[in-house]
Amino acid sequence: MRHRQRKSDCPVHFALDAFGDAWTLLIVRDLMFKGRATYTELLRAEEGIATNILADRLVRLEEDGIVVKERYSEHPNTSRYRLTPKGIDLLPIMLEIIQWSAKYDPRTAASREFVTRLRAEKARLTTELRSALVAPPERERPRP
Amino acid sequence: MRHRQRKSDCPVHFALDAFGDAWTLLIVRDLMFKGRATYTELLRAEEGIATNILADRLVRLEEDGIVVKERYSEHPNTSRYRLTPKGIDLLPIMLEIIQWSAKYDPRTAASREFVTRLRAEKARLTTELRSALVAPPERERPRP
DNA sequence: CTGTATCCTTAGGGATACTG
DNA sequence: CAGTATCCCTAAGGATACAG
Repeated sequence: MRHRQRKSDCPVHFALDAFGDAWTLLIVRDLMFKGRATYTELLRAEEGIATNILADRLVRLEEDGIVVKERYSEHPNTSRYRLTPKGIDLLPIMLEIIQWSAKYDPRTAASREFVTRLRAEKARLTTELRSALVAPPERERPRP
Repeated sequence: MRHRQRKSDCPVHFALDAFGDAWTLLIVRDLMFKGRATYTELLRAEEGIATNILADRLVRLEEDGIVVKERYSEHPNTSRYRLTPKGIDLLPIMLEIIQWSAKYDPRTAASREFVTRLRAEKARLTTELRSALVAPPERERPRP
């Protein structure tokens, strides 16, 4: 499943080529905010992604350099996916998206407190989340 | 062509429901940055949008309250589309997207100067563009 | 657990013709 | 000019079964 060829050099178009579909940003969201890292964890997205779609998007994300796939040395059958710096740089976009939705979606689940913090100290929060993402707390062995 | 039903209350999902496809943000881009307002002007997007897709997305954008359709009183056959406040609030998202692409796309057409200005004075630029959008310069009659 | 493989259905989208 | 209406094809995506 190869990338369609670029139709313009517009930066908006470039971005949409990377994540302008219904699922990619939801995967990024789960990696970024929900601490999900393995295939099975990502499968649990509340929106119900299909196995083939998840596999396909993970390949694309890796090809695009937004995600890297790492193997646990101790658990040869378990991989984990992690955002690269390029992926982490999607954070400001995500934050703006969340703010926009919080403003216009009456049903949004973004907590008032989170959005208020966002608005007030976006820069600091970005740095904070960024470092948390770069060096995530080492996790115990995956639960069976 | 009705909206698929919401699968979650996640703000990211809400946003993707509004513009998580290949074309919607390109239309917003043309309304926002390129001064395009009529159907025919929007058809000239460099990426080559089809007439049926453009018509469909404009309906959706209007349903979602992101765009309003106005008729020229003098030119009964010509409409113009304009961003609503909700649509204008997409500006910060667009700016972050442009910055991200400018950083990672070697072919991007975003000018260095524009991106540098963005980075340095995003807040001021946002206000400036915003007011330019709310009260756009009144234009001459559309060219034949 | 981490995916592949298949099957099948629908939605997205290109091309083109046509209408008020 | 501003769209509709078709036609037709491909990609996207759901469901489920299977494999290393």
